[in-house]
Formats: sequence, structure tokens, C-alpha cells
Amino acid sequence: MAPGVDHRRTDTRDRILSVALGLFTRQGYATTSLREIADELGVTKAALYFHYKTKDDIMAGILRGYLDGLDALVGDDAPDTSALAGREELLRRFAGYQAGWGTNLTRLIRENITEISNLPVGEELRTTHRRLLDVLAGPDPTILDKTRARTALAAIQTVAVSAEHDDASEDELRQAALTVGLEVLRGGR
Amino acid sequence: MAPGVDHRRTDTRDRILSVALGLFTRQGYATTSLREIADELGVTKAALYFHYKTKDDIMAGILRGYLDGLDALVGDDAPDTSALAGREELLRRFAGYQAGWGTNLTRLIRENITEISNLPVGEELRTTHRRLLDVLAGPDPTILDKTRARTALAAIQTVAVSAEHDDASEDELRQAALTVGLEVLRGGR
DNA sequence: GTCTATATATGGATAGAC
DNA sequence: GTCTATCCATATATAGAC
Repeated sequence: MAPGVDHRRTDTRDRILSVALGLFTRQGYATTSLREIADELGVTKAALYFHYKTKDDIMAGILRGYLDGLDALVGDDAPDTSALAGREELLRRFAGYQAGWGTNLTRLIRENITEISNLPVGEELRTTHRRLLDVLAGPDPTILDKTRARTALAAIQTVAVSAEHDDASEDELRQAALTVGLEVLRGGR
Repeated sequence: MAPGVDHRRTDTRDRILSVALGLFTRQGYATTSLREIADELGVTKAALYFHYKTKDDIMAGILRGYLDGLDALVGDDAPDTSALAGREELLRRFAGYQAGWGTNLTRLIRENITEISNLPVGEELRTTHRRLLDVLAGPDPTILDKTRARTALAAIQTVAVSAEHDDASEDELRQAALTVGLEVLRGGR
């Protein structure tokens, strides 16, 4: 990077997403007003509109990066999921990926899925999530296999809730969630 | 019941809850307006206010019955959950209870938990849910035990989502969900 | 019990100055 | 890039007639 550049300069554009993520998660997307976001950021509503065209665009901006990474997870570099070991590896990667994005994002999606579904990015999310589910269920899955895949993902996501209510460290919770997720995936075997 | 009473007379009061449950689930609580509820019911907004004091009261009305039953589930008649068999039985009862209320209610709670938390009934729900979690985790639970309890409940609730996306019958899905839930509860044992 | 009409607040979004 | 001021739509809720 060139000398003389102020590295501490954090784009307002990114700070908006960060503040919005917190508020959307705590209060809900529909309930959170742009005024609240602006206030917490120390600017006015009008300033937000310079960076994002609509409120929906802010939500889309939050989900964009997460979704692209998730797409990559089930993309070409994905492990061979025809065998159980490959599916276990995919679940491990998913757990790591979720950890990287933090619990807020998991809760944001889960607790605002109705509103997200109405956005263009919501359709993408649905598609990618379904693919993840399909590969985790393995080839020619029974209803039981599909339920196990769904539950394995749910196990990983328990962290987003337990992190707030339990006294254990987030790291321990993630470890436990992955263990249970893998147990589920293996099923009766 | 006394003769001459019109048994077909379904109280508007109850029909409001039924219509509201559908709309709140499909569109989200915050996004659904009282006008939409009134329209689908064939009355005006003002009529709703004769039966319920506020919009929040409608939501509370929906949750009331569900919550009382859930309370009973973990109340005095609950099985002895100090042994695994008792906890398995409790999970079976929970699964049956959820089935009785239908998938909409599960989704309503899950996807509007942020807004529900702000209501008085939300605090009750939290408390009861926590008790359910505690008894399912068994005595002196490890982090792993707690995670298994959480995941077992999540397994049961997968039906609310899969019923919309999978092609299997709801009955088959509930059967599978219970099987997986029990597997999770048993854990490594 | 349900209606019409309205009070009142707040939301998202835009125009135009600086 | 951020501000002040404002437009406009829609929301919850109430008053009072029928």
C-alpha cells in the first residue's frame, strides 16, 4: 500500500453494514428504522442514501459476502460427498465458515427469513442452502437422510442461540455443536 | 350444551387469531398490517379493535394456548427425566404436541422471535423453553448434553421447514424427525 | 359488533444547499 | 459525503354513529 494513506479510514459504507447487522439482529429488520442506524452511526438518514439506494439494499449488502462464500463451499472445490467422509468434511467446513461470520449473521438470517425471502438475494440464499442440504444428505437420500442433513445443519447453528444463554465459551459451544452435528450426520451407522 | 344454540357460530374473536396466524407466518408479524387481517376476514380494522386492544394482543392471543400446553408438558405430569428413557418420552410428547399445533405456529415463533421477545408472553415463552431444554439435557449436564438437547428440539422442528420444501407427507416427515431427535438425545451411548 | 371518519405518528425516500 | 427540509404513503389506534 502506498505511504501517506490513512489506513484507519473505515468507509462509512462498511460501517453502515456493521451497525445495521447489529440492529437488524437485535430488533428485527422490519422493526429497525433507518433513523436508528443513522443515529448509532452519528450521521443523518439522508447520508445513508448516498451509500445505499434503499433499506433492502443494506440488507442485501450484509448478505452478499456471506452468500458468495457459502456458494464457494458447495462449489467445485467441495469434497467428494458421495462418501460419508466427504460429507463430514463439508459439515466441518460449514461449521468453520459460520464461526468466521459470527453468531449475529446466523440469527439475522434465521429470524428474518420471511423478509429476506422477498429480496432477490433471498432467492439465491434459498438455492444455495438447498444445494448444501442436498449434498449433505448424500446420493439417493431417504427421508431420514434428508432429516439428518437438516438436523446436522441445525446443530451447527445452535451456537447462535446458546452463545447468548449458556455460560460456556463460544469456542466450547462450537466444538460441541460440531461433535453433535457429526453424530447426526452419521446417524445409526 | 343447550339446544337451540348455533354451533356453527364461530366467534370472530377466534377467526381473527386463525387469519392472523396465517398472515403473520407468511409475511412476518411486523410486516403484516391490521388492514390485511381485516380484509381477509371481511371486516374493517375498527372491528378488530372491538375484540383485541392492540396488535400485540392478537399475537399474545395466538401464543397463549400453545404456551399453556407447553407449560403442562414440563409440569407435574412430566415423566421422570433423571433417566434417559424419561427424557426420550418427553421428546416424544413434545413432538406430538408440536404436531397438534401445526407447522405454522412453529414457524411463527421461530421467525418472529425478536418481536415476540418484546411482549410479556415472550418472557414466558423463553422461561418455559429453557425449562424444557434443562430437563431434556438431564441432571448435571455437560456442554455436550445441552447441545444434544437443543439439537433434539431442533430436529423435531425441522418439520416446519421441510413440510414446505420436501415432497414427503407431513406424517413421514414427523416420523423421521422424531427418529433423528431420539438418536441425538441418546448421543454416543 | 361493525361501520365511517379521523387523529396522530412514523416510516422510507428525495431535493437541493454546502 | 453529509446536511436540512420535506414529500408522501401507510401504520396503529380512537371517536362516535348505527
